[in-house]
Amino acid sequence: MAMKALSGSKAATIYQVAQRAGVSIATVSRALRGSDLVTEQTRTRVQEAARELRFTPNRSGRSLAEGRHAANGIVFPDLVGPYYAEVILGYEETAAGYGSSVLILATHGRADAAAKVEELAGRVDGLAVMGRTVDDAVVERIAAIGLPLVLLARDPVDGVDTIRTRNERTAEALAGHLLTHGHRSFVFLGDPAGAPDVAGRHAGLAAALAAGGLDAPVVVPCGLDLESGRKAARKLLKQPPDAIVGANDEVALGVQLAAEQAGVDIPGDVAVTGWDDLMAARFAGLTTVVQPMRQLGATAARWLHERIAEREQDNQPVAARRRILPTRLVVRRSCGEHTPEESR
Amino acid sequence: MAMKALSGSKAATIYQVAQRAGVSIATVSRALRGSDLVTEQTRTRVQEAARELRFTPNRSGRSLAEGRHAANGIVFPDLVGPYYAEVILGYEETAAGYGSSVLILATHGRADAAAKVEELAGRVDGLAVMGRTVDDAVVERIAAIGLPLVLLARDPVDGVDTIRTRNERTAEALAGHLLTHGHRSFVFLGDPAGAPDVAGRHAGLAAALAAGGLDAPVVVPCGLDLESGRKAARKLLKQPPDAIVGANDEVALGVQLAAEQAGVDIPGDVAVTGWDDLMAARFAGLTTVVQPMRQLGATAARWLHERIAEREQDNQPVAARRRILPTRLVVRRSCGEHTPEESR
DNA sequence: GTGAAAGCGCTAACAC
DNA sequence: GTGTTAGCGCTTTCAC
Repeated sequence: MAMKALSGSKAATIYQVAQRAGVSIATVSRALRGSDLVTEQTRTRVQEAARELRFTPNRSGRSLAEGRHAANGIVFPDLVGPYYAEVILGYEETAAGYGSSVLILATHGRADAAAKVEELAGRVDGLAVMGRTVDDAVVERIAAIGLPLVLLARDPVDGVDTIRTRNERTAEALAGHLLTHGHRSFVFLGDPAGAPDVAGRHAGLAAALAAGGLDAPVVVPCGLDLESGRKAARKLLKQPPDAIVGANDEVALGVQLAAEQAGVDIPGDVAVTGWDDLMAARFAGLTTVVQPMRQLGATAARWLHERIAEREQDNQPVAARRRILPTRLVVRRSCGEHTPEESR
Repeated sequence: MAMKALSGSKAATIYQVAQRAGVSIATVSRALRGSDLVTEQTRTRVQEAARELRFTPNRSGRSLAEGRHAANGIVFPDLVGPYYAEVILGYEETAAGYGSSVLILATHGRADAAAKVEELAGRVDGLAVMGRTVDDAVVERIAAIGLPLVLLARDPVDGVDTIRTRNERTAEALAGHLLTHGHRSFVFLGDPAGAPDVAGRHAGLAAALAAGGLDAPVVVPCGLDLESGRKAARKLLKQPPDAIVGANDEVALGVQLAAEQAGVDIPGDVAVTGWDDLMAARFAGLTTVVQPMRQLGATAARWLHERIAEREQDNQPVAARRRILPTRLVVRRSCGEHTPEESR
């Protein structure tokens, strides 16, 4: 009963288990995967041998034989910020529920992003691609090899499923609210050309101002992080507009930091709004927009699962789906004074 | 030159590329992997064929042949909250730099966590395990099969690398600071038995109070999220102690929410502190502790890389490493009034 | 320089 | 019920 001498050794294979249990590898496979083609007695013996040898099936062997990876991937521009964490959470939770592992890839705006994504495509059964990580050509190339794909917070590509959150219309609602405060001059802080979401938010703001007969918002391009927002705001606050509409919460919070430092009062001297409803926004009193980020990730995982099943069963693929998830304005004190019954 | 008819088809294999290029699969492999055993002319022809067929090597085949996955895993209790996002970021970035993909697994406190983790172990070359996700038995089992492993923010296990952040000593410093404010009665909001980090923070606080000749802090067990903190605080604030030391920022922020709702002034009526320095803490004026979370993840990835290399080269393994990363107290207004030159 | 062929660990026909 | 065996797609000797 030489039951030790295992530590440090390489992982056991199915052959070793078979030998130890005195059966064939086929029987081991069957016994361990719950096939009803084995006696309970055999199964017990196999399980015991597997346990003794600390056997875990090598996933590569399995994947190769099964023709699937049992893994999904998700690609981000980067992982900084709480926004993506929520999306990942929803994605992972749902994918795990379907028995799929999750591979993450942050492109960090790197030049080799396309190569990384295509490599990732070779190790998953389905892929979620967020925002501006890779261009349409890459998406099309991956779609062309038949890998199930879903785009998140990104402009649609023909024949590929897309899930977005509502930007334009909620931005209009946000603008409408700012107008009721009497704000008339607007700066949009963010780069509409940099991300589809940002473009939508800017478009909604511009549309609402136009409808109100006002000048178009001044666009000040800006990165999507706190520090970029703060830097951009430093100049801006020397001659502040009535309202600064940040492309996301981090940018808006950056503005708040700059304002505090410069002694500019919010909302007295300038109104500020964001987008995302990060936890920090709540504590900063920032008027912003909530998005169902978790649901975004979860829906992506579910759609991928369906596409993968569809493929495996050689079903006729359903047409590319589009979904726009609802968003909701959250009014706090950064956009202007509210009467008591109005606030919260 | 039938160059299309590819869309929708399954991914191309090395055999198809070989056929198209009129060479053997061995040559394709060599050409594509940059071996210098092929003519430039052959290489060009192969590359062309590969491009036309949109060939990406199947990762399972490759992994099986190479005996490695080119992937690392990371296991979390869950993904809620910005804390983990930062650790993942550091981990992913570093692992990607070493050419490894990253698989994430959130255990969500599920009962089948152990099984999930062991399954994950079968598809990676190395694994980072955070906090209280699985118990020592599982860790030991995985370590026993020789899979490189590193524990993060978790009590050490014999023979396994561990990286933690400093808890005790910084907690003492925090307590010391609270004492200078004149606070004398303390509640620790969190469950020391629930997570190693929490235990350390509690221990540091208790030690400092004991050294100051004060009563031990009252421990009120509490989940680590905002809502748990808020709920626990609702009762607590009816008869507030001088100071509430939250096990992490989310808990402390929950206390702030409850205080605001109950009309309790912070820091006037009660001081509150957290741990982690989330973005929200900054805007909430919460006194807390910064930890190098990104570095935690990055170090884990680097150590794993080293262990994997060590294994591949059959080097003698170096002894299990322990590292404690520094943390730093960040004093804001929630812990008590400060003189101007003292604050910020 | 290139090809043939032997695996890598596993699953799933197919025999018995 | 169980064993035998043929792949899954790739890398890597070993011949030539």
